[in-house]
Amino acid sequence: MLDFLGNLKRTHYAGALRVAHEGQSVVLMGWVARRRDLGNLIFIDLRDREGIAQIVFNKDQSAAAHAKAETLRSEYVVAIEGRVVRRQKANPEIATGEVEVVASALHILNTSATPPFVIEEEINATEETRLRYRYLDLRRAKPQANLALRHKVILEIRNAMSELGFYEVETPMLTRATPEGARDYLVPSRVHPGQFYALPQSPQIFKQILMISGLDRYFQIARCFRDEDLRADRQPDFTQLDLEMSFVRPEDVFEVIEQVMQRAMRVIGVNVAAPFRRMLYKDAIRRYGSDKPDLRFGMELADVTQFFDAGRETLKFEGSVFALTATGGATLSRKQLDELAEKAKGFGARAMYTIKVAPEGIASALAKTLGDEAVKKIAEAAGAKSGDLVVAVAAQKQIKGTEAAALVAGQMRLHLAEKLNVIPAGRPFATAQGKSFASAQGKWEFVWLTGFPLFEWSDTENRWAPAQHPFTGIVEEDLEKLETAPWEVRSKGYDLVLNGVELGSGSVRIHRADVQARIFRALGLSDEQARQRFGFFLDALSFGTPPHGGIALGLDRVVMLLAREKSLREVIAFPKTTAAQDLMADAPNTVPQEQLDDLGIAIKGPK
RNA sequence: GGGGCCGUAGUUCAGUUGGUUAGAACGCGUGCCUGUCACGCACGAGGUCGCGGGUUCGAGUCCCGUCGGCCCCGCCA
Repeated sequence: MLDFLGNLKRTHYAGALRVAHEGQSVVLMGWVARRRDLGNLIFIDLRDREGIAQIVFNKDQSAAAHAKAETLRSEYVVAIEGRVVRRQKANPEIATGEVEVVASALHILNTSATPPFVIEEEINATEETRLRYRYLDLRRAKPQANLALRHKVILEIRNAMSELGFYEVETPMLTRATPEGARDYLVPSRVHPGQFYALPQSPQIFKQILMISGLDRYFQIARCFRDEDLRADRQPDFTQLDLEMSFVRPEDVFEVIEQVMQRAMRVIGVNVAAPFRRMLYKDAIRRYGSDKPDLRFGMELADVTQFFDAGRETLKFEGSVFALTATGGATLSRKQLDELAEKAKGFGARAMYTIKVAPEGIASALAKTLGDEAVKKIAEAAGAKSGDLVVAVAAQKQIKGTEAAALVAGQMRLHLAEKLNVIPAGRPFATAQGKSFASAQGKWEFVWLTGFPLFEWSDTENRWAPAQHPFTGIVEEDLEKLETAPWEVRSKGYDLVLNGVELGSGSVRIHRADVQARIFRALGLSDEQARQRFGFFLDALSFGTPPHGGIALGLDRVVMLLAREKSLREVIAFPKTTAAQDLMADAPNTVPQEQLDDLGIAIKGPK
């Protein structure tokens, strides 16, 4: 029934056929995407990685092939021998639409079960079904284009790093648990019962040790593992561009990343200017209410706390108030405003006030308590023009040392911007099939954030915790404040943000063992505790560690943004669900008792 | 850990105030069809209404629990 491949050799990709191939004899191999059976004439849409080509079986011209074609079903795997001819009527919808292949022979290489969903671009299966049959979902052009884009971007980055003098070095996947940061994935040791390796949250310590080793410039396309709850932009295993360099200032790291990102962006035909914008953390909070500001649009925040002084008795609150202008928002209905207020409460606001700025004047319920003059000044401070709506949110004084009202206003800014559709959409990128999946012109706003505090207060642990990791360098002048005013200590850390998405963070590190010891003390770690957890690293630091620094970029996120996707899952071949499961492989799963016995592990019970 | 939305045919969904025989489209099967391209036409098969319990004369529909998917907060760079 089925045919063997034998000596048949593919000559072309189906999706690559063009008018230039007219008259050529070709051998194509791929999947049956669609069959249109008109009786004595049968059309097949043959799909391979590069696209789709129409195959014709004509009973008059090739009776044997035609008879065989009658048995074809969706997703059968076939080889076609035939000749490329120009179509009587072209199909402008597909890249190969000007030609078709008149089949002289058909080889059925494999059959297929009826697929659970039709494999076509306008997919209407739920994500759950798509993930369960991921191999079928990946046959579609869009996922293939995303994986191709991912390959090209990472290849470009790898080449760029090499050309910039970086060596790619692999670090262990089986390593030891780190006490700070996210929860570790643990791997039991059979040789050492009761002991565990941990999968790396990042190669942080190893890359610093490589600097101590004199590698000077290291990079790695590194898999990292964090056992925390998932989001659309967070997977438990993910990929970073991890790099570290010796004898550098933050600016030197910026320069490398700017070059690398410029090249990555060129993969989708976008040129971005360097150097990227710089912004202080406190300015990002004050102006955008976020530590990852989306600079593709304005709507900056204004601190209008002072104008509320007169109304504190009546309004009954002590915190600060931040306002922003929703351009053209004056037309929002009563109901929409109520929904906005509800949203603000959800973000943690004590209260939300609005001011409508219309040609006939300024209208706000606030006028009663604060007076017309104050309301006018708030509107001015927020930069509102006629037709706009000013939204002001009040919140408790501070969260972790930053203005809570600013953070709430920052969330409202993003929410409103999306609602009012003021965020420029993305540029197109071409797929293998020559289709583009996004249309509108877009903006690409990179920004470096600097000036982070070294510590932030941890409510859960009731102590100062490192805002980044505990090896983050410290601004020299602030050394003396370590013991006296830790909240004022500034770090040498930095974040790279693109369009409101945090791509990664890094720092110039601590390279002196004595400073590192003081940091651990400030974090409430005794010398013994520090020795126990980081002993080998502290030892290494004492052997002539060069000043060094680096960064790690989330490559999944980079590709997600370039592909104009809203979820990391769309740019990862085999992603996990929000419950951290692989629906296709059905992982995690139980293991046979013997395997547990080997490891000396007893299961306490299904919690 | 918390909040929201969802779960009915292979798939995507509809399903009235709780009412007897659970529908549609696509897909699938059979037949016809020589220029289709989401081919068309005719006929047909296909259901543990996620699972468990409860209320009721009667549950897809109401209640409780549970499992699974997505989004958000917490958590996490």
